[in-house]
Amino acid sequence: MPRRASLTTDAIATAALKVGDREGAKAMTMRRIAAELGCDPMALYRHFTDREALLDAVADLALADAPDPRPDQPWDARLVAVLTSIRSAALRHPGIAAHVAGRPPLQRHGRRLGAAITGALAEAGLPPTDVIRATQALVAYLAAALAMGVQAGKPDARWRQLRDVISELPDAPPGDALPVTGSDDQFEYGLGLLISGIRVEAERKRTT
Amino acid sequence: MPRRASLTTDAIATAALKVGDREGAKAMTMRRIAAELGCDPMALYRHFTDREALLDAVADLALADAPDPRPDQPWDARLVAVLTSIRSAALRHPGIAAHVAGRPPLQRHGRRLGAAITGALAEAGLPPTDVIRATQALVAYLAAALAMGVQAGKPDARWRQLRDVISELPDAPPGDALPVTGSDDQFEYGLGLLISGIRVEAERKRTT
DNA sequence: ACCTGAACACCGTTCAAGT
DNA sequence: ACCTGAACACCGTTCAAGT
Repeated sequence: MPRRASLTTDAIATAALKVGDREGAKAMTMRRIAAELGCDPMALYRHFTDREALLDAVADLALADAPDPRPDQPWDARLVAVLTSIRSAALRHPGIAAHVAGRPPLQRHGRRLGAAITGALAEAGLPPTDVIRATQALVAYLAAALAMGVQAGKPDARWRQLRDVISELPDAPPGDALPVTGSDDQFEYGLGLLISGIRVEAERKRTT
Repeated sequence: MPRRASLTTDAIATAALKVGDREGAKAMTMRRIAAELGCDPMALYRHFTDREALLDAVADLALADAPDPRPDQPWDARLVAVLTSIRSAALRHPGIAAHVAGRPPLQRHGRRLGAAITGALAEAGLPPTDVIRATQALVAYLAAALAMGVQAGKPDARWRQLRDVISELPDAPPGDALPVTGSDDQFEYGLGLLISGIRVEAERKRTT
């Protein structure tokens, strides 16, 4: 019962996502994905030039259900909305969230969401060059914040240790008030700093 | 001529760094590092519990020559100085720069530099909890900015493609004005946004 | 008690052999 | 012309066997 006809690019990416959800990003090997599909590992190379290309497709698939922000909001609310929606979509696949956010948004949904970001920044009043700079800063922050928060499906123990290290520094707050690395709260704070900085920058450009 | 005596933790990390510089982060395998040292792969497990622990040590070794910022500067200049010095130290090892920045700063030099960051933020006037939030945001941004800029020793071609994608968006500037992903310029812009946001936040806390 | 290296259970990808 | 799977050149780590 070879079902060669059903071996589409999408079917492969879906199977890989399923493996990743179940066993973490490192388990998304060519052999394991092929086993999930019941096909020969080599068959995958007919649809993807190599493993990296396949993993790019998986990342984009996970972004598919990140909605665009509602357009009837001010630019800063739209920015928060789109970055939060990307983060939420990634966190719906905790085993591979860091993987999803760490790849350049070159495919279909990555581009769609990237366009939402640049659109909001343009409306904020940044000149085109700064729109791109700010986009990359936002994407960079999002990627690392996700990587810090989850790893192989569970909060990264090593980043959690960082909390303990910090709590021993001179200026540390009482231990129970320490923010958790990678938490929603933590993510929003950093995003707030960036948006605040963008606001200042846009204002500066507008007045010169 | 077995030189067991010379097989110290430092000697192993140094050898691994050499392999990484020469052949990229993925080449830092237990077997390759052992070959560099002329010892059995299993001997490494006497000094590190597993490969991850060894890679943590390599990252920290690379941070060893990132100097602390001069203390006679205002907090924002100190922040720029310390983050730039970390980035420069990482870029001195282009083959593994992303690896270096992507690990939690739990070891000796990571802690030292982390303390410089929290110190500057405390002086800025942030309350202790926000000091930690802002530290994590800065570290996250730095890590991703480095990962976007270099990969396996050379500028990451995939992130570079992102530039082309952006240049086709509605609000894009003329192609030759596009900032390069991962460039110094690009890094400084995002860092500027964060510091600007921190300044606003500190001001807000001071007046309430 | 310590150290070694053979062996296990995997990888991504090439390529010759089949249809 | 297309597809398959054996084979290559690797991995990290375990563990039995040696000293």
